[in-house]
Amino acid sequence: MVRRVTLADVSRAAGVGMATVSRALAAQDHPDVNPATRERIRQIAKELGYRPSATARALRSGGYRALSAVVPDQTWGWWEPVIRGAFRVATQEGYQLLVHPIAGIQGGAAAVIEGLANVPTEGVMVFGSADDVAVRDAAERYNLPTVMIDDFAANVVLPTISADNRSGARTAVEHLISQGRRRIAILLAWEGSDYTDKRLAGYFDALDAAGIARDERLIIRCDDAEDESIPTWPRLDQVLEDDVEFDGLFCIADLLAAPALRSLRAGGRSVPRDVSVVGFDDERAAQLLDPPLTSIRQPYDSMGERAVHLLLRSIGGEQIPPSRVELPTKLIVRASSSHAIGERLAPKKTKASPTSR
Amino acid sequence: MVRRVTLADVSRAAGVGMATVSRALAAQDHPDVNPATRERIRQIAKELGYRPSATARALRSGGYRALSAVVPDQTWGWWEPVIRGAFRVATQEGYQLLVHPIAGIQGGAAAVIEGLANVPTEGVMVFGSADDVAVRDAAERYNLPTVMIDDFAANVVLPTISADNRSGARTAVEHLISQGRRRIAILLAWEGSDYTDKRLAGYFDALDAAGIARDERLIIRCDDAEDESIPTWPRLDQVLEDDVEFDGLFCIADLLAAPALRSLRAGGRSVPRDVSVVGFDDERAAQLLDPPLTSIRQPYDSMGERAVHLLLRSIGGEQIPPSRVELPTKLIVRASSSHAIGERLAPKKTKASPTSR
DNA sequence: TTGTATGCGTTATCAT
DNA sequence: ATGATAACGCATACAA
Repeated sequence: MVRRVTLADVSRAAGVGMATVSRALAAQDHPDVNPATRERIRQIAKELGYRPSATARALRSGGYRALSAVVPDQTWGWWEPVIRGAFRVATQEGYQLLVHPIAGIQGGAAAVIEGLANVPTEGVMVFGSADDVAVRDAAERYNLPTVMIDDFAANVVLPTISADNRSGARTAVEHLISQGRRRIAILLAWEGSDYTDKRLAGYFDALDAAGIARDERLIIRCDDAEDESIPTWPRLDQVLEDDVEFDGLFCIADLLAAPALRSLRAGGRSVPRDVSVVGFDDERAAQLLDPPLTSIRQPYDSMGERAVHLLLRSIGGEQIPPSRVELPTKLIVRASSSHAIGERLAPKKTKASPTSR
Repeated sequence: MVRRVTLADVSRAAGVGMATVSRALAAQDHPDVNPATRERIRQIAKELGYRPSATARALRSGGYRALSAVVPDQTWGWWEPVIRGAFRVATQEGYQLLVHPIAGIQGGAAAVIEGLANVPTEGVMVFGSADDVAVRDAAERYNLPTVMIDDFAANVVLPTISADNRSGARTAVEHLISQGRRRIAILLAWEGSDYTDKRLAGYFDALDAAGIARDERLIIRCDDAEDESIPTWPRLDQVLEDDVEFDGLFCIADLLAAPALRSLRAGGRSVPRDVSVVGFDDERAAQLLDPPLTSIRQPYDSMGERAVHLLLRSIGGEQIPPSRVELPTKLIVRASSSHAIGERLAPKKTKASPTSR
């Protein structure tokens, strides 16, 4: 309620017309105003603590171009590079990009969208939501063009952008095979979500194509994948203890790989010598692990770009059918899967004596 | 440019007055409208693809309450929990919180603030910026209340929130001392930034208080701290090779700890048996490391909360002097520094080595 | 170069 | 229960 000082106030104080004030205060120097007056007016405006009303300005100049992104608060990090890509394109198209964290809002993404009714935004991209339908309903209430990014829902009711999880997983496993691995385990979590299904399917694709028999014992489930502080995966520990033989491990998410690496080390397996490990997502932590984790990088940038483009088309009046756009992933090879890199990284590992070389 | 359908359009199509339409479309069911008409109007509005103009709505109903956060794109992650805290308070106070990534914008934070002139926002918090002065100037141009969060600048020109880096560092080192460590090294980077200075000072504080002599050889500098893919820290490797004796390591950022742990392992040192390691920041990756990293958690939540409160006071017209508010940190003990935890984590390490070697 | 007046799309106040 | 109309704060077309 402190938005008191208006153009009119300044105009009165300066003893000039509103138009002059408006011109004097314009962002890029307006030609039709006496430099002296401009300075004087700016001075007065400043003294008065005048702040332009972005609202009025936007209203007057035909809406103010902004897009919204609703981001989750569970797994932080992965959506950040997507925002970056989206941001770039949006800026380029003359749009602002507003980011709205869900951050424990009752009702999740849908509720945030309801709140968007009072935010001047023309379209919204929703990250990693499961309640697709609720989101769509909320968006429809306000005729708000909406795009989903990486939602878990098995069947889409809105245009959805995601990585090509199936072929990405296939690439990961094929990489393991190319390293001479034949007994390849998979570490699973979040079953029922679309991406888990797809990544599991990709795993099978690769095995089948290589003529490697599937083995139920090598499908390992993480019990409490939400607990990021878990030291090791009990099921994996069990497999190691039972001496079920395997020489490759595909973790369907980088997040699962950290405890897995600890399990392997605790179980006396050296990575990558005894077991090659590949993750999925290539999140920031991947290269911080020891050894640095080979992973499948999601096309974060393009996901953001595509989302914005789709949104803009939708804003432009085009009807975008609900379908899943799957963008290609990329294999990032690091030491956890590659002997060559692995050796180079830890040359002194077996020596265990400080004074080598 | 598709904002064609307005209240007037709907009113015309429905053959009723604008006021009725407005009432029918109101968020919480307006009492003064016939339920039948309401339904009819809503139907028509939907068919027409009517979307209320948040701008006009905000203009009419006296500004729309929003705060902005300008976040960096370099180090992703750390600001996220701060946003969460800020978001909670903002929501509670009836404010929207808009997040604006810098994401490669020419001119950095200051430029983003310039762009904010067209965004209906009442105050802005800027994360981790170095160009304090530019930010202040930009903010002043628009009389935009501004708060900095964790800026690097050595002297503040705006109210600034940060963690108490000095006492946090002291706590970290005291923890090492409490573990029986006496020869404690520090791993440094970004010298000249305020937080590095403070953390180094805290390190000295702890040593001095414990009567441990400072040793130049134990002050280790990371050369290219920006390169997150670096396998190990060359300077640290050198120290290890030279057999400079130390049994504790304080990394002034978690980020530095990952390569450090690899250096130690490559150098044949066991963590925490031979060397106890503590980081700073407690970012997500900390507990993914092997061993999980003891760290100093910044009070992210409260930082966000304080920022919002400060901003609201400033918006309320109060004059907030430029000063640094330092919030207390918290020691999070994990396996990298504690024998007890370390043992518990890797019980089989020495026992079961079926295939390796 | 400056001033006056109009309208952007809503909601609120008054009539009806 | 509904309709007409006046603001909200600004930018501009037009007049001076």
